[in-house]
Formats: sequence, structure tokens, C-alpha cells
Amino acid sequence: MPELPEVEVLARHLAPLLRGKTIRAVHVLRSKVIRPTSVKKLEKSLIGAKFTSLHRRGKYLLFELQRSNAGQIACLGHLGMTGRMFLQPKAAPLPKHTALVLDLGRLNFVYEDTRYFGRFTLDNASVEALGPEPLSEAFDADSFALELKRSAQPIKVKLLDQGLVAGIGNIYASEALFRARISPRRKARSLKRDEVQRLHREIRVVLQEAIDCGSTIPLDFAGEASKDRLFYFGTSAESSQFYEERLQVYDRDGKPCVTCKFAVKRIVQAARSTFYCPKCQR
DNA sequence: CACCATGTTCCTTG
DNA sequence: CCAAGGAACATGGT
Repeated sequence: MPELPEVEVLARHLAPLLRGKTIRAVHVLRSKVIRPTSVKKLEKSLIGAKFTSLHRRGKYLLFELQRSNAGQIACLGHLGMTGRMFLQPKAAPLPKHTALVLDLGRLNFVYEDTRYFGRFTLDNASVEALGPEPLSEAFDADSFALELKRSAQPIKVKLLDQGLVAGIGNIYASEALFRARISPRRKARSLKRDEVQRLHREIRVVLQEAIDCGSTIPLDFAGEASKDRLFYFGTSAESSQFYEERLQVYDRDGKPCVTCKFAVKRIVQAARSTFYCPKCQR
């Protein structure tokens, strides 16, 4: 469930559930996801620590914990393509691809990830390379324009660069460009001032709308029912219908453009699918 | 069997 | 040194 809005909704959901809880034990079932941190170091750092806060930065989750004597510590989470994080009763069976479990006493914090592309680590290097938060003042149209001027990549590909602006993924890159009426094939440096301004605005609008949408869904992350409630995840009729209404071009290859009825086109850029309306987006 | 999938990182090439 | 391109990672769905 991994773009900025999904991670934001998850962070808001988990923050109050984790606050004040103390980690009794750490179980690493897939050491790959904690690299470069070692199992020993993670255990030593986390056992006995208490969750104090949880924030999102780009697509990352930043867990802050207080250790009884040793002061504060920060932990970084990332969902990769297929990761989920939730709380469940200690007695509940763990999902097949559970990568890490934090024993919180009565409850377990579970991180499961089918493809194991995600992370749960003490290493925060990747967060420091992130560009501005798109929904904050730090993301301003002028600096955005300057950055785009330095790139010869197609604008769609450039939007996926987390150093340009943090949190946009493959779905919202297509959606923002559609709303801004800009072709994903344009070179980043070729965008005119007003196009950059439209794109800057639509990035913020589409992400904020998605957060608002996700925030209204009754969330149940734990157990079996959790899997398919959110966003693009899930193929249950209820959730996919809910989601499809919000996506205007993504995954609509051959279907009529919601604005002009022309067929939406799928192309491949940097080995990823891009969807756009050739008529509306120039 | 083929191709597709919400992401990042590492290695190579120019 | 830097930007850009492509493969790799791992599993499951269609």
C-alpha cells in the first residue's frame, strides 16, 4: 500500500495504538528487512523501549522510542510494494510472510511483506536523501521549477525521484500529470512556468484528496479482514470500487478518458507503466 | 509458460 | 563527478 497517502493514513492509525507501549521481545523472521542493522543490535536497542511517537516522511514511517536509561531512539519503516504493519492479539496466527514481530505484551506488532522489499531498520540514511514533503511549505513551486530545469528525463520518470519531492509513486505520478494536463513523455526541463505551477498544485491536491479519502474508511488492519480495505490494495468489490472512483487514469488502459472520452493509453517508461490521455495531456 | 504488480538500490554506461 | 538506464530483489495473480 505504499505511496505517501497510504503511509500517512497508516501512520495516523498506528500512532495512538503504539503510544506508550513497551517492546518486550523482538522476533526477526527475515533478517533482510532490517539490514544494515543486525539482529543483535535491533534487539539490544528495542527491547525495553517504549513507543513515544510515529510520523511519516515521504513513504517512510519514523517510529520514535524512549529507552529507560539510554535516551531516545528512532526506527525507520518502509512498506516496499506489498508491506503491511498492524497490531494483533498475541495468540493470533502470524501471516505467511511475516518479516518481523515486536512483542508488546498482550499484542504483537506485526510487519508482514510478501515480497520482502520493505524495511524496518535503525539506519536512517535513506530518509536524509529525500526531497521536500509535498504537502509542506518546503515544497515550493520555484525550487520545484529549478530542479525540473536540470533534468532531461521524462517528467513522469522524474516525479518518481524521491530526491525531487518525497512520496510520489507510480500511481499518483500518472494521476497528478493527468490533472495538470501534461504529457508524461515531456522532458522535465521543457515544462513552461504555468505547467510547473499546475503540476505543483495538482500533486498537492491529489495526495491530499487521497489522504482524506483513506481517512474516512473504517480501518481494520489486523487479522484477515485487514488486507484489502485500503486504497488500491485488495480486489474485494467494496474496496476496489471505492478506489476506482478516485483514480482517473491509472490502470485504465483503453477505457474512455473521464474528461474527453478518448481512449486512455498505457506506455512503459523506465520499466514502469504510465497511463495518460493523449488528447488531454500535451 | 508468459507477463504484470503500489519501490528502492546497486551497477554499468555514457 | 554526475545523470540516466537497466537489472536485481521475491512472491503471487492473471
